[in-house]
Amino acid sequence: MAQEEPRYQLVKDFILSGINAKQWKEHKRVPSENELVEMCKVSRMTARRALDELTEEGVLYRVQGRGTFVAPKKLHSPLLEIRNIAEEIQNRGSSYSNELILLQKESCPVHLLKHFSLNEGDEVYHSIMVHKEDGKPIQIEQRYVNPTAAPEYLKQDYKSITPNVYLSKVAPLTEAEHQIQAKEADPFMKVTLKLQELEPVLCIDRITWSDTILVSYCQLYHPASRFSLTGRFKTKHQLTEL
Amino acid sequence: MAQEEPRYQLVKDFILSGINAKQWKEHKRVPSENELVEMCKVSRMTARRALDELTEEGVLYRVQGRGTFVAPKKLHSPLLEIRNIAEEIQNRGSSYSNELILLQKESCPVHLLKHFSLNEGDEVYHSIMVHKEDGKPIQIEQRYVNPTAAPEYLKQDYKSITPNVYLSKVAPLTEAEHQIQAKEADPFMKVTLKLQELEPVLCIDRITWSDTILVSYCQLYHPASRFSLTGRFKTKHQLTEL
DNA sequence: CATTTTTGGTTGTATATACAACTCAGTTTA
DNA sequence: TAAACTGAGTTGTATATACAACCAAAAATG
Repeated sequence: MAQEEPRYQLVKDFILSGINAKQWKEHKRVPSENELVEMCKVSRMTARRALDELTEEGVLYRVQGRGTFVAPKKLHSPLLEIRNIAEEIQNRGSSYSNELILLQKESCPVHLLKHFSLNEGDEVYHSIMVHKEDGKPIQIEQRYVNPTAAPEYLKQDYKSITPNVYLSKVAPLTEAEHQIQAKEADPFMKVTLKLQELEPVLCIDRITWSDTILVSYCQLYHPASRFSLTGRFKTKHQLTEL
Repeated sequence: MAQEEPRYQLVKDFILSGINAKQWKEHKRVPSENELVEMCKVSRMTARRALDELTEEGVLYRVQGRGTFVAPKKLHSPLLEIRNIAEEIQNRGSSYSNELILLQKESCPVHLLKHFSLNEGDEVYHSIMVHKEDGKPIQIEQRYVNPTAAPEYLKQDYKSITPNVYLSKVAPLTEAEHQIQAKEADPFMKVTLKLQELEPVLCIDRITWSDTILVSYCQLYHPASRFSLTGRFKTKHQLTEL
């Protein structure tokens, strides 16, 4: 028969299945090394190896003397973190507000049919809003949302919750794709973002998935004079394919 | 006295110092677990833990039955890899060329003095070049280089080697910082990149270090209509600070 | 001389045991 | 009642031992 998995892998699978079954939620203590010895009939070092690897992978965190706990999930991109814009603005001591310009169901634009795996005539949800800091517009967000992933999208009060936050709840992000471009501002952007003459916009196109379901396609427009993306990286040794 | 380091860490330090001293170059076999047992007076499991961790960190790679080898270095940034533009263009079947517009020593611009830790009147190397694909301009590269890090920068033949490749050799990158912005094109950019009327540019500001030495500050300008940055990310469990 | 077998060395997995350092709840003492 | 102590449980480090699986060079065989 097929080659057996190592026993430490079976312990990892046991822990992961418990987490996936919501048996242990974020920050909950998972069974100790000694408990795993009993439960999985392995040695402590084998149990420990499993917990060590899950820790290395970011699934768990360990505190000497206290236990091993489930780590919270976080989408990790140093440069393009998908953040809660309202929280971000509040965190820098400013006040956040937004202006909802459009929120409706409509036929899926042709250029997005393939993305959403839809046929012509099928519908998606479409929203346009402007995010403001201290009353000043800083970002236009245009978004198409897959009705399958978020059926109640149109019914939310976006004065009290941003689309990102809502979507994170109903269709938690597992994957994202970004494209960054510079673009000429069109008249709508010029007026809405109060751009200067000839000022371009920095555009971020973002597609997000929840498991295998494409959740949303959004475009974020920022005034070029007042917005930039920054990131910092360090060398990392890396194993090449042999 | 100060708390002792764990013995597996001493083994790691031993391996790392050998690599840094060029005793073991890329793909060279480092001492086996049993050799480390003798050399470091530790148990095989302690030696193994050290090698396992260095492998996890990308410093080494291991092949069952063969040995443990030094992994090649690679700067890792999913979205903003610092690549060899000439090679990249060649790899997509096009021909690469460049036009050197400026290459000289000059007083460090005031806004960069702090970056380079220089005083007013000190000098840096300054170069401006246009990178072309099949004869068509696709990128303007303006760069200021720290003479300490690359004393021979001005003496290279940039027809046969790009500044990036040269700098990688003499001052290997260990850290980079990026800033991405959209900008209005100035007349020089319009002409050099053959931009359309009102077409903006995507600007990437990049500062790079080699160990603690700031090596170069460069700005890359791309035509907005013909250039974008893309990236794709997946969810990763991650340990939060406690 | 080519092929097969053997040997020595490597990493991978697993168990047992021991002690150190840490945490926290319960008990004892002042 | 607060502080100190204790005990039980946790993770962290370390060693020893054993066998499995793999690799490559040397030796044996046809």
